Amino acid sequence: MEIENVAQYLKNNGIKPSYQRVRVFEYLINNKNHPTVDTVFKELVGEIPTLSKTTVYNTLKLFAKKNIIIVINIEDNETRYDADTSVHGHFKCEKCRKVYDFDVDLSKVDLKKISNFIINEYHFYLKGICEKCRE
Amino acid sequence: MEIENVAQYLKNNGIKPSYQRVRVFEYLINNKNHPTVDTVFKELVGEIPTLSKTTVYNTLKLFAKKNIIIVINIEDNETRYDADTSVHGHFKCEKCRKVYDFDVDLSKVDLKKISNFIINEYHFYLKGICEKCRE
DNA sequence: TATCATATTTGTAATCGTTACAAAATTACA
DNA sequence: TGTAATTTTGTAACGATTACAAATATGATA
Ligand SMILES: [Mn+2]
Ligand SMILES: [Mn+2]
Ligand SMILES: [Zn+2]
Ligand SMILES: [Zn+2]
Repeated sequence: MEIENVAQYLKNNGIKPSYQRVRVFEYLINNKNHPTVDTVFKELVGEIPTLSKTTVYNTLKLFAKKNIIIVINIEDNETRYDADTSVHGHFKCEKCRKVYDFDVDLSKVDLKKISNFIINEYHFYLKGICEKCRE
Repeated sequence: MEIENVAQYLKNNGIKPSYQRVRVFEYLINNKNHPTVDTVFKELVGEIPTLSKTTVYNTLKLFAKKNIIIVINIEDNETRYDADTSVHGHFKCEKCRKVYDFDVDLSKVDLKKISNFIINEYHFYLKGICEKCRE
């Protein structure tokens, strides 16, 4: 998905595009590294010295509620965020800690057993060692 | 998987079968409800009044390290545990909070893009509304 | 522009799940 | 039985997140 005007995109999703919100969202679409709150804060506070970590928390929570970002829980002690809301898989390398994206076609997965359930979110992730860390 | 003798099963996996460890593991195989640390503790402390929550933390961490249980991270604020170590899917109901098991055949999923990665763990979970909560 | 109401941001304190640690209890073995 | 090693326990510390209220910014109105 291409987002040309971030402020307009936020407005279209019922979010008032404050300066901080625009900057946080821009960070997410320009850095597809599935950052944590702390990563977003540390990266932005250099350019926005008055930025508060609470604002980053509030902003990401708002984005998630409005469904313009995805919350990724792979480790129990690190919540990551992703502006790519399409259904896709994640691979977390246990060595370099990097989280990779990969396409996954879940249409082939048999969900007959829960066919009467309403599915709102799909999450598919793997853990292991990435190509680079195998040597 | 059927486990007849829990103490022996723990031994076979390199775990000394202390009373507390046996009771925690028995709880997990008798209650396939994907409990949190707190749930396990609250359920067992009634029968084992001297039980410490730290012991539950230590025990579950040990079990996970020895690969006889799976750690489930669906919400960022609740870590759950599962004695069923087979590859299977989880569905969390956003209304009643229950976590359901379902069979999932991941052999049909195309993982070509990460074919050079070493995969150690598969996690597939969905969120939504369960059959009962739909009314 | 000045005024006022509303929304957002900020900094600090509180909360809560988890971990660190050392003492107490238990177990294994000589 | 005595002794060392292991496990359990209780408390303190830690760290990520949330609650909260003051400060700031925004937007409408006169
Ligand atoms: Mn992603
Ligand atoms: Mn399960
Ligand atoms: Zn790696
Ligand atoms: Zn339900």
